[in-house]
Amino acid sequence: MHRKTPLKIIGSNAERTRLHNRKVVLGHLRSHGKLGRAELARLTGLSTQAMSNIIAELESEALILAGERQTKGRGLPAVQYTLNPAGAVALGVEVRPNAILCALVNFLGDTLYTKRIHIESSEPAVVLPTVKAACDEALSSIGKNAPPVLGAGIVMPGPFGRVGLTGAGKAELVGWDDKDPQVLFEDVLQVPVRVENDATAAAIAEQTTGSATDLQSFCFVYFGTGLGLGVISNGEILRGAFGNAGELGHVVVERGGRLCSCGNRGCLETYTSRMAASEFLQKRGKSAESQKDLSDLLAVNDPDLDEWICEAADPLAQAIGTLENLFDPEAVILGGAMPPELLERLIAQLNLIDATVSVRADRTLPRVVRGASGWMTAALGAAALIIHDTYIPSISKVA
Amino acid sequence: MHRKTPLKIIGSNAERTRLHNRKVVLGHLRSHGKLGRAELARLTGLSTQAMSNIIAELESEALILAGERQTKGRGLPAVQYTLNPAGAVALGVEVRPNAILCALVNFLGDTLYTKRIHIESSEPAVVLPTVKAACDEALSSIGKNAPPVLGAGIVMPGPFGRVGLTGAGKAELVGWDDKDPQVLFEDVLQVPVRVENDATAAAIAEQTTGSATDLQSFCFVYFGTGLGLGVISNGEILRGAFGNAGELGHVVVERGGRLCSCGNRGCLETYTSRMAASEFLQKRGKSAESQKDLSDLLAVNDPDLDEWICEAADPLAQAIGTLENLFDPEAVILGGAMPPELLERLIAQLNLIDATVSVRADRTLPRVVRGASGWMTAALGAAALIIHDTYIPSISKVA
DNA sequence: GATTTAATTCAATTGAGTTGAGTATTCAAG
DNA sequence: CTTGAATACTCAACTCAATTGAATTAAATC
Repeated sequence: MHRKTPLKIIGSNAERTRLHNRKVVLGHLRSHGKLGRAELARLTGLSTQAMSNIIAELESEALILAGERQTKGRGLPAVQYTLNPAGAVALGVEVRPNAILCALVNFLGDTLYTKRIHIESSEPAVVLPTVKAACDEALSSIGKNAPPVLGAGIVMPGPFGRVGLTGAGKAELVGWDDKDPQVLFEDVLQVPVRVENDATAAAIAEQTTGSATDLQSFCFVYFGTGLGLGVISNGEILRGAFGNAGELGHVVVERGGRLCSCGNRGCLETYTSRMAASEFLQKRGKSAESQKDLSDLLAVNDPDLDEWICEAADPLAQAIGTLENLFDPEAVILGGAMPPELLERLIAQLNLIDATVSVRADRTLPRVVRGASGWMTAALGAAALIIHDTYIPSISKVA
Repeated sequence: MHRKTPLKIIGSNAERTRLHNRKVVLGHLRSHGKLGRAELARLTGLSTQAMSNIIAELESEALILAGERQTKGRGLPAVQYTLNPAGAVALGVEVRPNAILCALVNFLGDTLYTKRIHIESSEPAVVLPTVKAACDEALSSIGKNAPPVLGAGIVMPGPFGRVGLTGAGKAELVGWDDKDPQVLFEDVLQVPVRVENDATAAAIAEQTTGSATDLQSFCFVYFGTGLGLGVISNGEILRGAFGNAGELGHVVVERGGRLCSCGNRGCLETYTSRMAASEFLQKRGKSAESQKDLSDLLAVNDPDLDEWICEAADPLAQAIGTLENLFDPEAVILGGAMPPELLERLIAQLNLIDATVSVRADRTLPRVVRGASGWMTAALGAAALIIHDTYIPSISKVA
């Protein structure tokens, strides 16, 4: 993740062109659902003959399925192709200080399997074999003749590298400082591995299977231990120079405000996060450590929780305004390890700033929507990342 | 600019591969200065034979120049190739409500010509012919056998489209609402045209010729009429869904703070911007409408200006913290239509937040640096955009 | 039923990169 | 000073994945 090495800009050749075009086709099939060869050719700017060849190859690998011919006006009806859900699978793993969450998804990003495993230590020597075993179990759960495994996405708590922002503390893992997790996991799992932070993974999940399916640009506000942000801008993941972009929790919303564990004052996280909620409720003598606790309080319309929501909404609304002005997204999505109903209430309570570039006359989407939530969000997102990679070429986009 | 149409993801073929590879080669030559064929082949992952062909083509078009053979240990010394400064030129135009600024740069982005033209009206009917005439004059200024014109970059005040944020008011142009400037300018100028906002253009200029030459990710804070932000992340321009990303001026830094023309309270722009400075000084009975005025006050160490700088530094520092946490850039650059010395003083005065992901043990660059400044910044940046486009493929990057 | 429209395939061609052999030039070792 | 290793580069043949143009199939329209 630490991108010390300047990114390599490489040339293309026939082989890379072929891989690129495969991804382009899969990407279009994903976003359109079903398409015929001729239409795909038009969309991609390739010849129908080239498309025929690409389709034939993808079909022979069972990544896509031929459907019915579909009549659309005159001419020979086009054979409709769709992605084959069972064409491939991807693993997703979230590594936390005290648990490993493992997920398996199909080629569409749909969940096939999930599991939570408690760990006593978060050192590599413990984590790596545990993850390996979990992945093996996940794969064996879908039977003998399993489809190809595209890879494994790993979510680890950021920020990556030694930065001034280690106060967040709790979430840190021990013994990973000088290691490159990508290499370690690839070694153990023997499949391509990608490491990302939780918020980014969740954002990708949202784009693959959630409410951002047809969004090219959005911000995903992720409620984890702290508060993260995943940004997709014009289809590209925003990572920053060192993979630490999106540290929304420590954006200052109130100068000289509440003291944060990072040493600073007024961080958004101290107002709007799971931690903030449980601290608030603790002062009222209520425990809200787990997501379940929050759900329960919510179910009984707990007045203290309601009060917290009201208090948390304002700083969040301000931060959302900042996101809108800085990223100009199509929408801001709220999700993560929070009960969905709580997110809904929080959204309902938002008093959004009406002077941002996102206040447009031609808006169709709401400015803030609720996304996927729950404990597995990040792990499923990690798997979605792998799926995403097979759809999204690192390529030529044109207006 | 308004990207209503979902971006098209297209396939590749031999022709596009060739164009891509040309750009890749030019890009490497730009960032390394001089390189031999073999080394270029290694950098790009192409065969030396392919590289020879590409180099031959670029040389025949006079975009690159063969230099001396350079000895590096054993073996045949490699012929070193460099970009030919005189190989091509690009136009840059900034359209303001009352003036048009026109610039011409060479293939390296160096300034060849600049001119400021006053206009009475900012309607298309006035602007377009004026721009055309200005460009013609710029081109004729460099003599008869001019190198090929790569295109024209146009900077127009944002935000684009009808958004809630029109309070900024002043800077708006009239009569452009329902028009597509890109098409209009292309029609008149008969060269490829790109339209961007001032901050983004300035950021690109910084990367092409300024202090960000070897940065892949940075934020450029642009002092224009208001306060803009250009973001380059891993070599890509961040535009947002509708081309309005980077509206830094209206990020709220103080809840319930000063009333802004946008109707909101506490916008950064009301504290830290040219407008804010001149309002502050006006209250002290001093005029600081122009950049010259500010320079003069600065020269005499005006205590009121110093006071403003102190007052402006805090909100800016907070905003920079936000940028660091959200974008994780290698550095934040301050530039634009402000006297360079004033920017220096402002930077010196910054009390940066020390809990952001940008506080790294291994930092080499300062967190905030001064970039290009002056009135022509945006126009030169617009031209740099065109140069940039010939170097940066919309392509395959790999770690 | 004849004609137009559109999807698709077949066969030949093309464009750009790759491969492998061979040449030139420099450094280093004997 | 000769010889051999290392490196840059070229030549010629080849390969891959695209394009082009003609032919085929099936539906909609006249």
